[in-house]
Amino acid sequence: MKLMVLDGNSIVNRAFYGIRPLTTKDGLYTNAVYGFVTTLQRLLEEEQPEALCVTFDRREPTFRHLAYEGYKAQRKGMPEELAQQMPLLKEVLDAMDVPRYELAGYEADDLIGTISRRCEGAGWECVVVTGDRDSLQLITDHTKVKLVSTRMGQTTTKDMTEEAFRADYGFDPIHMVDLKALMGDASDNIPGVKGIGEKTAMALVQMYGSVEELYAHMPEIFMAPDTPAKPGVIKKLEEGRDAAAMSYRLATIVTDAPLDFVPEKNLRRPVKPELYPVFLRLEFTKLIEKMGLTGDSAPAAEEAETAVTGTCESEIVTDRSRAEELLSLWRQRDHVACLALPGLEGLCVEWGDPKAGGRAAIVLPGRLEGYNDFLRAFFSGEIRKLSHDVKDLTRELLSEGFPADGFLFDTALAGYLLDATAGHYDLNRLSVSWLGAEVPKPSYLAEGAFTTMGEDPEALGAWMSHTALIGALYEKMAPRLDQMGVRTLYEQAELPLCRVLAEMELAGFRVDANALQEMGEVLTAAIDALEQKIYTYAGEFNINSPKQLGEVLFDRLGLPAGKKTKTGWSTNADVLDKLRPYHPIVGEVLEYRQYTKLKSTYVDGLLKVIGPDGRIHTSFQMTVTATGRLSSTEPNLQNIPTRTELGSQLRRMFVAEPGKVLVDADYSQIELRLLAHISGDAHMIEAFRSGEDIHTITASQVFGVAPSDVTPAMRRAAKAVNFGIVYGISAFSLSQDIGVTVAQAKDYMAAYFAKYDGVHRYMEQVVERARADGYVETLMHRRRNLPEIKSSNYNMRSFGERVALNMPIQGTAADIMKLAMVHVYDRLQREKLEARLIMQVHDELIVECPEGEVEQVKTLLTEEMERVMDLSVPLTAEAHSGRNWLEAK
DNA sequence: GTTATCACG
DNA sequence: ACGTACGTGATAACA
Repeated sequence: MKLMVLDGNSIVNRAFYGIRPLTTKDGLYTNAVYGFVTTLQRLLEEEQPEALCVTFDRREPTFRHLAYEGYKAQRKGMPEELAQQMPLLKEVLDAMDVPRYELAGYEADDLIGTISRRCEGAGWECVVVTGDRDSLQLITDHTKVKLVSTRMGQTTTKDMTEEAFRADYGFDPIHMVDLKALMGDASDNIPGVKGIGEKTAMALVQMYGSVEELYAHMPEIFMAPDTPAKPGVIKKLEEGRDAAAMSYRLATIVTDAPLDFVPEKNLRRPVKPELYPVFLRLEFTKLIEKMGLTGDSAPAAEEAETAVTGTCESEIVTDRSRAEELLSLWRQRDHVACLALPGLEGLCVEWGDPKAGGRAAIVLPGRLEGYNDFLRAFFSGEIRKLSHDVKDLTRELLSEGFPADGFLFDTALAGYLLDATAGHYDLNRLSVSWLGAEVPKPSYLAEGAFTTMGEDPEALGAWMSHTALIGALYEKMAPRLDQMGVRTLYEQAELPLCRVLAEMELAGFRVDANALQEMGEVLTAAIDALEQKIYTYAGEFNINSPKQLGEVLFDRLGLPAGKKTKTGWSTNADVLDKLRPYHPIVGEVLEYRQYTKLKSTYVDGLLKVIGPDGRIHTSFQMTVTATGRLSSTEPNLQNIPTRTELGSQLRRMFVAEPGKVLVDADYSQIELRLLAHISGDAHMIEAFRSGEDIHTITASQVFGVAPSDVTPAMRRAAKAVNFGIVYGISAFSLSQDIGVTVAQAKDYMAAYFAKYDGVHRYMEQVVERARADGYVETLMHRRRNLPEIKSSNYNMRSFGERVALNMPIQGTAADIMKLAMVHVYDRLQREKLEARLIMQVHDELIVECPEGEVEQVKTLLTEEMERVMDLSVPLTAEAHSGRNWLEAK
């Protein structure tokens, strides 16, 4: 039999500090509980113990340490964000029916010690799980310790058995106490012997085993030939005799605490039904799914109750006249909710008052005569619709030649605006976090489900309740959007953008496949040549493997490494660039990297996704970024090379169709202009109003020289500072970026802030405000929650502060661009141009149009882009045209 | 599935 | 003393 005992405080602490802060939508911190539960799941999987329990500390001082006043007296209190999770964790453990042990006067360690000995006494195996090395003293042939560490959200464990311990420490586990007695433990307030550190203590214990033995042999220590005890050490040991004795007592874990514990009472039991509502409250959707939790015992909100349990009446529409009847009924309603199957294989519509019991109609193709007429009518502007993922539905509708008008609300988009860092916005998640209820699995989406749809009540029920959910979510979410002040952004930018993006995706970007193919062949030849050259220096190996490359460069060729590491030597471009002078292979590798990147990601990657129409159709993601930007996937067309000569040749492959041209318009310095506007800094505003090059002006102002005397190096530094400010700068990073000393970078920043004191003030204010509010927002009130900013972890908090500086700027630029896209789209329609928007790259728009429309389109683009928002500095856009992307830029 | 690298704004 | 810029996505290697 095997029992696993967890050091609750240790695990929860590690989870808290190792996992980025998570909160529910109401701001309840959950990261420590989440980390604890996932760690526990993994451990159970790994160890498969028959019994399980958890121990906790009490706050009071413990008997073991009463003798020593300093002990943990100044132990730092838990940060509030962790403290509030402790009761939650205990609730979760109770719901999982895992016994917890705590005992006044004893530390978790002591309870673990006691438990492990009782297990051994009963002939059981014991597995101790902790992050604390103290417990290693408990290791025996029946007790092993799993050391847990959580870093960057990843939990790793190391199994410490007697053998593993000996291999690491060179002595038996029991002598861990002796080690602590000598070296002490700052985190545990064990003083140890003054002046004895880890190295000496290790050597002494390895040689003499125990402290007792050591002191017993004190005189002879002088004599031993290889003694680690140099004369100074002897003196320290003699002076520290009492401290060592006391430290020994402090470090000794109690194994006979008066604990009411028998191993058999900890046999694993199934989780209780209470776990489900607790997880719902914590919004642990992933875990609910993984652990297969269900339950109708959830105290679901009233709206959800109706939506989920499907008290709505339903019907399957197969009759044309009934369909007509419904259409005219829906035209009278304020709105209806709808959810279509992919490929328009079916449509579910829900209407009526969800509280009074809604009604749902399901229309399946093939079952209804005149299905297309029905869809045409339904997706006209005459029926106001709520739906989910409107952009995707719009694209499907348009591609089949149906209208796609009258969308009033998109629950996915609303979810994103309400919490841009939530990550996923499927209906189940939204339901859990907004209505506190789970919904059935979307069985209607299963392969081939629609063919049996009429006969599968479960799939129909799931589909219906999801549709009904959209209505319930609308009721909850719309008022919140108003409260947050994002209704305008939602209605003027996000929602109408669905149509714009759907059309852009459908339009695609024409690519010259032949030229791309040719470029690929040129690259292949170059890559082969480089490969051979590299092999002549170092023999054959996989150059694409950072691991192998590192071995070749640093071990075999002996280049000065130590630059960076994480799981080996770093071989990134920054590191390699500095190694260039040492060996010709370095330059070849860099070139090889550049070529293979272009070949695999761009040439091969793009060739793979050219459609039968000769065009590439990207997907724009509207609910991914934390700042409000779009992203582009399958393929990503927002990262086509431009910075290097060779890379930018790829842009030649992106062309207009014959007879047409591309018009490319981009905002000039939009983020810095927004910094000037938002901060209200007089000098920066003045700089932009002057219309001169901003980096030159900055350089002239920061370095105190006339603009005509600004050298390229000065401009480069100023540019780096300007960018750095937008990202939430540190002197170190700035120095790395522009290759100067940290001190020099500091000087630059000081000079910058002295001149642009408004920017400095803004930076302080926005962080302070973020700390008070727990979020930051753009000019249009797009919000990003920032639980990190209250973190007690320096790195996390710093990250939060940088985000606080950056998000309002990057996010406002995103707001502006989204508005501009909608305006451009509308005006292209209004002016009845053939021109079509085909691409957006954050501050750049691309339109494809007949040659004759070029001038009109250029004017239209710059006007609409510049008019979007009135700032205290000019918002300027520039347009160019050409046959391909490179020419038009 | 994660990690390292590198492409973009 | 720490560890170091904001926001993305695709690829190849490796566990």
